[in-house]
Amino acid sequence: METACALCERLRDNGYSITPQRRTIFEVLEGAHHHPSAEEVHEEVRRRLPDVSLATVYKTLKELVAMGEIRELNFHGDRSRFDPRMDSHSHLKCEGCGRLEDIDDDFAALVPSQRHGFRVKRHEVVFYGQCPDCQKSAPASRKR
Amino acid sequence: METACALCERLRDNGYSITPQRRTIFEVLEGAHHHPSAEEVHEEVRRRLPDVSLATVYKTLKELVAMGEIRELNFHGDRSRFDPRMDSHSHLKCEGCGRLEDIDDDFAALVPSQRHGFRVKRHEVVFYGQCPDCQKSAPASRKR
DNA sequence: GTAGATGCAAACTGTTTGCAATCGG
DNA sequence: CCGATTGCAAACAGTTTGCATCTAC
Repeated sequence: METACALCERLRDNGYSITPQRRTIFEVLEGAHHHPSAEEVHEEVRRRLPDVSLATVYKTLKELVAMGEIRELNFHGDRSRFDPRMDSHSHLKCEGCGRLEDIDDDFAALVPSQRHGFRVKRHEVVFYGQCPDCQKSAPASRKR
Repeated sequence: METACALCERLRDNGYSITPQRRTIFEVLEGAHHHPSAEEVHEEVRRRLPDVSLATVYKTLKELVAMGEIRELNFHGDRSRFDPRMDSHSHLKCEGCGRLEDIDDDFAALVPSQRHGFRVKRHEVVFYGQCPDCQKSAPASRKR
């Protein structure tokens, strides 16, 4: 039995074929609330379908980004993380442990559509700080 | 004759020694309005002092970031760029050619000092779009 | 059957590091 | 003079690519 999978539908519409690898990657992404890196996606995918290669994960993530189905986030030296939420929202990033959380604030209202001659298409707001756990424990950083 | 160099003073204050390499790197940074990457800093430094190594540039940039004298910016897949402006401001990034411009807007007013239990310390706002040149020319991207 | 997808390993890019030689204070 | 700084080359991490094999349709 094949679970419904929004991303599968989209892929099919765009003429891509649906392989077990892709299906699994999509399922992992759709259930991901923690902005996983490519490697984290890979690990989780392998837990369900052990022989998927990291290269396939990278290729698939790139396709999805190109199709506008997920976003790639690059905050300060981190590896890329992938975000299945496409609506306008902001991020809180812990400088201690690297945790990245969504916040629903949408600052679209302040976005100029034109600025310095630029045609502005989208914006990104990131708040950097310390998450609750990192405030409690040592003030130094822990993980990177 | 040795030009005055704000960053040199700071370094000296912090007990670092002032070498010709560092002095040149600082001068390049202080005159940089285009958010150069490490490699771009290196090129410009070499134009003035030909034997400086890229490793030295990286080490020096890292020191400055650690000392809080410059900022490191990481936007979407780009290599790191370095910004000598430390006051609160935002950025406009052209998705065509990669050009990165400052905008003076300071959205500090909307920054919550506390959110989801996070202690928020700073924020970053980036607007993505097309610069005037890229609007005129082909709609496709050019440089990355 | 065939175009497209996969997996592997090798290549690449940006960045960091170990270490011997060198230099600033 | 001595510890800090440099340059080199090698190491690294994350990501991408070439290509032979395999698979969805």
